[in-house]
Amino acid sequence: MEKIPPEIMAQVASYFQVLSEPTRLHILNLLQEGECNVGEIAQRCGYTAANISRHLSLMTKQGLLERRRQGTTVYYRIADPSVYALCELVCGNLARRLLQAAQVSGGWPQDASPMEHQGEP
Amino acid sequence: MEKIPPEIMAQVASYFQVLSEPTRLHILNLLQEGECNVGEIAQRCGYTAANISRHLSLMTKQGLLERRRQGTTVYYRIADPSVYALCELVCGNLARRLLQAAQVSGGWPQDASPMEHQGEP
DNA sequence: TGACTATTTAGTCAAACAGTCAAATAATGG
DNA sequence: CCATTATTTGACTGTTTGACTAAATAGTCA
Repeated sequence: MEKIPPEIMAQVASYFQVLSEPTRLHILNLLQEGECNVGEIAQRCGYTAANISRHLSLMTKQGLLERRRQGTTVYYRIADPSVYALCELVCGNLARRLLQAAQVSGGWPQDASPMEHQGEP
Repeated sequence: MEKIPPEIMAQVASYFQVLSEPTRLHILNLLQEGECNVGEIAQRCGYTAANISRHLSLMTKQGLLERRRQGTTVYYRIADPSVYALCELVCGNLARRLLQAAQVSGGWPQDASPMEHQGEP
């Protein structure tokens, strides 16, 4: 249907990879309320500032965040709000999947792995 | 705004992680044309069948694909077409970003790292 | 059953990554 | 300039991950 060049594929993969970390998603969630500095994000996430700074740097490099310096502190904010649309889409997929699994199987809301009973009698 | 439980965050991260690999994106792209068996996917991707089988297994476990066995060969197909919406959203983000960078800076279409000259007077 | 094919799994290796602490850098105020 | 505070970066560590080969499993057919 469409031959997609490998560099584009790699770019898209990189973008998704930025979103594939709970800590980074946590940061994005915090920043939904508005811009925030490194120290506070670190404190609220429960990690060291060094660690959070790395995550922020990565997300900025990927175009998700923007930096603003004021005095000695650095504030980060969302650069492209459409990431939230992505997250909601994924949440929707997951919810649909869980619902479906619950209907079919019985109803453990947690720890889904409905892959075993497929075609083995 | 919204306190999101960490397990949900981890689930979403896992979902994104599945999409964070060029090889897996390649597979998804192939499967857009219709279902396909392991060997052919492997051949078309240029990897070993063992490797591709692992990727397919992971994607199936995450709910992106479905399996169908016919004789000794196993066919995989898309379980949830909304992944393509996700990919297109990301492509849109990337394109917008590249355009913007090209306008501001000069116009290398490759190897973007427009992070140096931002706002420090 | 045994040969044959297709897929999956086990075991291994090297590269990438998240996390830490400590040192380096940047901005401000005495 | 020196001290202070906030952020970034360097060096290191344990874990994860994508790839491979080789062995195991599953299904078909003579």
